[in-house]
Amino acid sequence: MDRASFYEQVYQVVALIPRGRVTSYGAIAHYLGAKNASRMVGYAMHDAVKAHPPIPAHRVVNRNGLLTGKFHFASPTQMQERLESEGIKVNEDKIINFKNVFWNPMEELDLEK
DNA sequence: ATGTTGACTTGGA
DNA sequence: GTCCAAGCCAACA
Repeated sequence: MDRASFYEQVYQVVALIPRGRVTSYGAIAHYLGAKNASRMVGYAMHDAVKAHPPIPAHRVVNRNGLLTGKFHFASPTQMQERLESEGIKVNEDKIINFKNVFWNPMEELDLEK
């Protein structure tokens, strides 16, 4: 992880998000050790589209479970459509049962770390 | 090298 | 419960 840039680290974690689950920028940032660099996580997603293994950026939302970055996708609706396609209910750009589908990298990946 | 920006978070009123 | 302000880190120009 040391050689990988912050962006790559973010990609790795996001790529590990199980299908049907979502996580928050802060959770990823915190997992990477920079809990206050949550902005960077979102900013890293900016390059997600050109990241080689297309990362499920639609599974990353803010702490409110709101699809803040949906507008950055190819189509604003694509993010919601994809989430629903995975079984995640979305209403008014926010995830329903966010707590329920929330995926905490620190708890799920802590063992491998 | 400095300054601006950003798909965020938290805390206080 | 909502709204405003400050913080913090990394990439980019």
